[in-house]
Amino acid sequence: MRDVSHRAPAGEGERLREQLLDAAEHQLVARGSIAAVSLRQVARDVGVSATSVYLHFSDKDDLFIHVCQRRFRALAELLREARADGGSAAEQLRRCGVAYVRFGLEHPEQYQALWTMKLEDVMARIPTEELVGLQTLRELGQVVAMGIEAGEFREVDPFAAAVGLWATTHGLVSTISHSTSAIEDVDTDDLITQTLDMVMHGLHA
Amino acid sequence: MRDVSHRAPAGEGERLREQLLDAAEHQLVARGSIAAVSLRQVARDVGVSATSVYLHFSDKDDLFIHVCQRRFRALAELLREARADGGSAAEQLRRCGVAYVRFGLEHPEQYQALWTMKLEDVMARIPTEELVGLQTLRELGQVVAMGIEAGEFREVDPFAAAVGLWATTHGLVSTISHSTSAIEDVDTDDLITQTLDMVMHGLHA
DNA sequence: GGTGTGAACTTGACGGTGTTACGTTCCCCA
DNA sequence: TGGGGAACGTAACACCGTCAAGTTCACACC
Repeated sequence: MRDVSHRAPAGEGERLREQLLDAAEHQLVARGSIAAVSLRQVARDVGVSATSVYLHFSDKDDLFIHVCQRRFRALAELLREARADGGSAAEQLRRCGVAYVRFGLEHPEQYQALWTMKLEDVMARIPTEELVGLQTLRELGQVVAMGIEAGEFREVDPFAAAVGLWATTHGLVSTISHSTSAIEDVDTDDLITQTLDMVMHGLHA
Repeated sequence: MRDVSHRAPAGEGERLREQLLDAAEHQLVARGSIAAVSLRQVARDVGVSATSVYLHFSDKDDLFIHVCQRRFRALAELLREARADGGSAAEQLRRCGVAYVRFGLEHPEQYQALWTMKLEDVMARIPTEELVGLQTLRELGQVVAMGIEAGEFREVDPFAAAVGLWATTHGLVSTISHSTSAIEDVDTDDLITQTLDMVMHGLHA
């Protein structure tokens, strides 16, 4: 709730912007999807009229895209750490994979929300260099290329392999956080480990 | 459009039900997501009042769940064929994977629509034995188990491996149909082939 | 110290939405 | 020749996202 008797002085509209992002994220987590939360409720939570949202965001989608983007900035840092710890290309990839899946599972609503929007809509509002997914893709491609150069990996298209790895980790996040009731008798950590094993060493004997 | 002057005689309400499913699917494909299509528009397309939808479906979600389910019945058949063609467990898995991904990419709206709903909501309306995803999972698990018994695969938890395979193929569908603009310089078929290669033989040299 | 500018926020309305309670038509069987 | 019941319609409710046009008021400047 905000103090209605005093409006923010000029230049401090940023504060409302942050409050809206907070309230919107809170509602998103509580209700589970963007469709299930209304702009009006978010504004009500902050103690402001619904139309005030439009002073800071161009529309409802814009608000929630920035909610997710704010969360996803932490992921970029996690992935950088996962790589920085060094070791072989395989070790780096595995740590990145685990970090990515963990992050997705820790913030399922934000993760799913971004993935249910069209990428072009997201790209229209977030500068390309801040899109974590695309960063990830490029960096993964580099690690794979390193691994190939080092003779560690088979000679595959590094970028395609990166996309494949991304698809696998994304698939894990999506499947686990969507189908819990269908796979409740398999341990999540085991599933992640085994799937990454499969990707790295293959299912074959 | 339907003939307004004559309503369907008793016992032929099924016809309207099919028309509603047709119109709803058409709108879903046209607009890209369930949220973007309104019940009222679907009813308008068929030439019927909005409330008539409730004679055949319990609510909006119910309508679209059945739209997707109707499509997905074909997938069950495709997967059965993919297995029936025989060969090694690896060959069966690969054919299933390709069929699954192909199907998802051929019906992206229906595929995404089902994956954006909560599984428990879907399970509440569709009998478990008709849920293609769960069928797939069980059958994949069997194939993996066969492969292990035959000494073809490493000794892993068959069900967990099946979930991992499912996650991978789902990740491919999701990533490709969602992020086309980000990966437009990698051929889709190559991506599928290479990712399935990765899962079967591993990225390692 | 008055004043005008512009940032911050509100009011009220428009055209939509999903859903419900209730009313109507009219086929078909007894 | 009724009457029951399936197949639909009407009207309304409480919301929704969004826009045009206000209103308030901190603060820089004369």
